[in-house]
Amino acid sequence: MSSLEPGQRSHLAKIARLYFLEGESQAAIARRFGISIATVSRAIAKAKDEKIVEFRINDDAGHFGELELHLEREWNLAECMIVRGFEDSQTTFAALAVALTEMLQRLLRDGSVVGVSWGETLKAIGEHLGPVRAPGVRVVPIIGTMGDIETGIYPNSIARSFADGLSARQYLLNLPALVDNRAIRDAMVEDSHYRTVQALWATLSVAILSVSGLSESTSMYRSGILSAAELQELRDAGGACASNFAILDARGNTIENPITDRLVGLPFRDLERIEHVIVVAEGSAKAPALRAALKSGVVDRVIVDERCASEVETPRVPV
Amino acid sequence: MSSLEPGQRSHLAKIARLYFLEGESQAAIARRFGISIATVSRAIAKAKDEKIVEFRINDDAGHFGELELHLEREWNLAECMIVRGFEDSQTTFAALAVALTEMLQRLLRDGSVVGVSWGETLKAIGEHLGPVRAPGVRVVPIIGTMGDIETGIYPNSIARSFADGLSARQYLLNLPALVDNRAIRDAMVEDSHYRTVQALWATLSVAILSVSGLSESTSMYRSGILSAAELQELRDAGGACASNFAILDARGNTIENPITDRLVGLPFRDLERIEHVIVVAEGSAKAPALRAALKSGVVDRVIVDERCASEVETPRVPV
DNA sequence: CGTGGATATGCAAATATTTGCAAGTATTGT
DNA sequence: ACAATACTTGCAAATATTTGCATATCCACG
Repeated sequence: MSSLEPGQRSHLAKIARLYFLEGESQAAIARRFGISIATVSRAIAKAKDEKIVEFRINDDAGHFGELELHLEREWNLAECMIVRGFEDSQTTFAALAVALTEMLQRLLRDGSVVGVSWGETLKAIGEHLGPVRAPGVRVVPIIGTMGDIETGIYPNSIARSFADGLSARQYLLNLPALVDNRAIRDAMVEDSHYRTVQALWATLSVAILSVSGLSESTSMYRSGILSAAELQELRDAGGACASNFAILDARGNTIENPITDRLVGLPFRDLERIEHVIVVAEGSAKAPALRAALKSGVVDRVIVDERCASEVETPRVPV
Repeated sequence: MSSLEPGQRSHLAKIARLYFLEGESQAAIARRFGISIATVSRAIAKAKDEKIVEFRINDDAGHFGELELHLEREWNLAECMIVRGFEDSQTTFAALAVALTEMLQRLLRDGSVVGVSWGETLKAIGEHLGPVRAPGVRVVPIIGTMGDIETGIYPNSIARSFADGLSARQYLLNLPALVDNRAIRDAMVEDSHYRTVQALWATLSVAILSVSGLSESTSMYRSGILSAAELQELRDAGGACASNFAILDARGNTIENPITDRLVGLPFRDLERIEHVIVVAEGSAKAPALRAALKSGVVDRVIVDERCASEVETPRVPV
């Protein structure tokens, strides 16, 4: 730790002033003082070190720059976007969709393949996705179908709304997400229908996921895919989060569970190979599930509302 | 003037935060957001423009960075150094000498030729000049001698103290500064003594000057070189400043005067060809003279105490 | 709808900055 | 005083940043 002689300090300040405030190049400063460019560079580095020059970011109040950065660092994310939360969840979803649109605009390339999961969050967001200009994008579900009738949260429907928003080509996955037993699943994944989608999954550059807790407010329960008893079983087994039908414990590890063997969808761990794994979540209720998903380490990018974000950062202690 | 959409602002803030506060490279930021490096560079430029990022210099209180910069810009100087003023002029001279030493340390190269003028200020400073490591430096007076006995302000003596301080070789100028009439001067400048020094003057890379007003407190009067009547004559002709025996008016133009034709020294306008022209001045009394010298446009670098500096910047209105 | 100007973007060339290295210079302990 | 060690510096190579240019997009107006 080198301390500074008195004169040194004002000399560094002068160089920093010329560089940062006056916009002079380091070469010009070097000429002016008759020292080398390298010395100027090192002087500026030292001025930063010694806090002789400080930077101030004038973010709008009402933006969440600090918190975003905090979460990015804490969870090793490439990017965290926090949007303002509204009373009405639907409005918040629209705001999240705007953020996701902007993010996809940046991330998508010609020919990118986007995998879309399932759930009420993604359904709502798909409906509000804005147009993105990127040619040749393909959208594919990463979870099988469920239900016999096309409801709003039918995975192919959600993928369609994403494809529409992105002006992309949609690929269908016409196999059920959950079959009766492992044997059936094992047989099914041999079929060319699965093989085709699987090949597409192998080329995914973006995956878009949501998370859910395992209370009875989860879509998986409300749409009748899991029974109350099955949910209880999952919670008993330590389940804290469901994402694309994978069940994670609070540490972010996938846990074995009654549905694992009967599932047709992109395996959770396969997300690791995907360049951009985006999770979207709305509301503080999602925070514990989101935290579990973050702990898994496979999530790159997060788009959440402020309530979810602050709850993730500073969890209320359960009473 | 491009205004910013709401989202734009926080986006720029985020990039600026990553770049300035987190120290991420622009390339890393570009990868993170899926945009090009050029776009990041432009975003940072815009963030500066829009004052989304601001720089703060934590100069010591008691230093004069702002004022230095102000004077540098106002007078188009390469460098202005302001030192703390002390009650005792001699102490202030010592402080000025320290600053000059540091400046010369940076400016001098192997073989540099330094021209030194004359006066009480330079005499005092020469005595306090610190050691400078630069080999092969040569020091030469830029004004002829005066007086018959070696006093402290004898030009060759001043040059000698500079040479000592700089561990430099000293060259003498053994011709009188002021002769009786033009004819004598014209004859003298044909002599090889003058020619030798003149050749050296042509290679000067640094000139060190002081300034003086034309009141009866000037060394030129006190050491008997000019009479009170001659001083009055110079004042009447609009003279505001003497520097190396050149007389300048308040606009910085050299003015014809009774001594011009009888002078043996480096002509004031020849300073224009010298890379570094340094003026040293102490005390608010020197301010008007310094301002005239600055107006001449030949001065590159100024070393003054705070009193002189503030008086130059904000002259008291004469009552 | 189509057109023209203003704006934004990426590529790649031009600049600018940083850094490894070697040589020189203070500092320290003997 | 002397050697060993820690700093500092400038050079030049390696990186990083900026910018000219061509292209693509957006928007206002006919």
